[in-house]
Amino acid sequence: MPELPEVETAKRVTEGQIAGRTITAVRASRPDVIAHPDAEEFVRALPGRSICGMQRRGKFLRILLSDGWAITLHLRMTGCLLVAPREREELRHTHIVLELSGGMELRFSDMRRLGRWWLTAPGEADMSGMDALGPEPFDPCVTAEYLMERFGRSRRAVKTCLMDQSAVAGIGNIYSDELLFAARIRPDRPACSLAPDEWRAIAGVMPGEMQFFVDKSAISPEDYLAGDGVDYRNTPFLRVYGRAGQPCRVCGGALVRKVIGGRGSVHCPVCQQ
DNA sequence: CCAACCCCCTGAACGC
DNA sequence: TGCGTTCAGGGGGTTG
Repeated sequence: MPELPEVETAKRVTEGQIAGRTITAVRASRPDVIAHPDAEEFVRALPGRSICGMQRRGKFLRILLSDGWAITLHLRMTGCLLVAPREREELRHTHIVLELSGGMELRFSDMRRLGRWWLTAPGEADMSGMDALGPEPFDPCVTAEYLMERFGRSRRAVKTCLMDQSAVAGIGNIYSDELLFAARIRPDRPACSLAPDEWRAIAGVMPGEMQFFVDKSAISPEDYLAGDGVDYRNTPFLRVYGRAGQPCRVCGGALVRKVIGGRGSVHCPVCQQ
């Protein structure tokens, strides 16, 4: 379940290995993974184009190509990018492969096939939704005032608000729990019940927490490949997510699991008010 | 405007 | 052993 930190790591690892290379051929064995255009045209349009660089916005990735073309993709739950030598065996559930100059391949595997790719021609409007995202968590415009303006009158759970990609981009089920633990606020609190200093706590911890997890998930391209593109994830560093029933790292009390907005959520009933 | 549901999809965990 | 059920959840969608 990659969120901003994991997607950023995938971007950094991948970009260094594909920038400057040319796409020589494309294999797409699962046409439904390609959201736009149809798979036939996708496969036909790419060979011969070179890769200029990569961008991340929220949980989306964009591969910038020569002549103004671009690939936008979303890993969703189980999607994974891997740059591998041609002779290395493919992971199971590999659906798209870009063969690159220099003997490497950019491979996309996705067990649950929820991930999607979009190809846009020069001047063509974005269809992925990436351009409609709210600011990054590191953006100085994400202040307590911004969050209050956006959610201060909402009865939705504050956790649900933090996962709203149109408000702040890149926070999902894991890091919304982590942020609210750091801010000492219960994730099921209605957003309209938060006091200004509580919004300040959330806005205050957001950039530092997200940067902490970006730094913790950093990995070398060699280790990333050796771990099949999944082993770098932040599991050992998480303070609440996935730790229901285990002791809170601050107070030692048992962490509690609760479904909030349909998402499994974990918090400390003592530390978080 | 929003909560609650559906859908996509596979595999791990679990009950019988 | 093996089969069926439930759960995991990002994001888009529909319904009430």
